Amino acid sequence: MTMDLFDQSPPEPRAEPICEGAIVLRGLARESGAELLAQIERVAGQAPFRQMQTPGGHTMSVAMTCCGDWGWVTDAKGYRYQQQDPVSGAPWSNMPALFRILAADAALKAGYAEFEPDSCLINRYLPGARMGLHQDRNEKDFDQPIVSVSLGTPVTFQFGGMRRSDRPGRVPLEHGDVVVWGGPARLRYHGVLTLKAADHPLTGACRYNLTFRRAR
DNA sequence: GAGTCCCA
DNA sequence: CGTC
Repeated sequence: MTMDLFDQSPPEPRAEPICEGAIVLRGLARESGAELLAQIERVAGQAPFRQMQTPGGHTMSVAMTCCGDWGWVTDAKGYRYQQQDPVSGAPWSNMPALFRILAADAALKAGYAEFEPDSCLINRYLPGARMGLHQDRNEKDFDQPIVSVSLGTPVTFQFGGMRRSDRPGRVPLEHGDVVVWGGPARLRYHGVLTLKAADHPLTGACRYNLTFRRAR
């Protein structure tokens, strides 16, 4: 076993279990970060980031857009997946090949073969934005995992239990980290703490999150 | 009908 | 800052 102090190859992504069924793949998306961000810009050209309304009548602090066959939306009528942008009426833009490949690779590394997402929700956080504890439960098949990619400034991810009242654990996430959860963890409550002011060379003060799901 | 990714 |  040789040790090369001048090795310039990227570090092998490390896998850190969060709990049974949930794992962080550290840095898996770091090398493709710039290209992922370019694709986010393209998607947002078709369907601009918007702060949607919750069924309770509040404006979300996170701005969202979608790509893929099914986009997640929320308004006074509730949460749902739909095939058209509710503002323009146009279909969501195609999911970039890089997105599908990254999501499938992350799922495979987490033990889920043949993950073929049909939905990518893109969340944009500016300083002060947050995401309260919630479950992802609008999807048809809970046997399919969730793949969540972090880009830009760091944040603290919360990963809780099956009830909202279960105190969540905390997982710091950085640019390029990918979280995958499924199986016994598929319906666990999760969220992120309020984004702090910070600067990232590729995104400035911004944090983006790509959430890949099999909606139907 | 339950849940509601929100706020104080 | 944290938890409720």
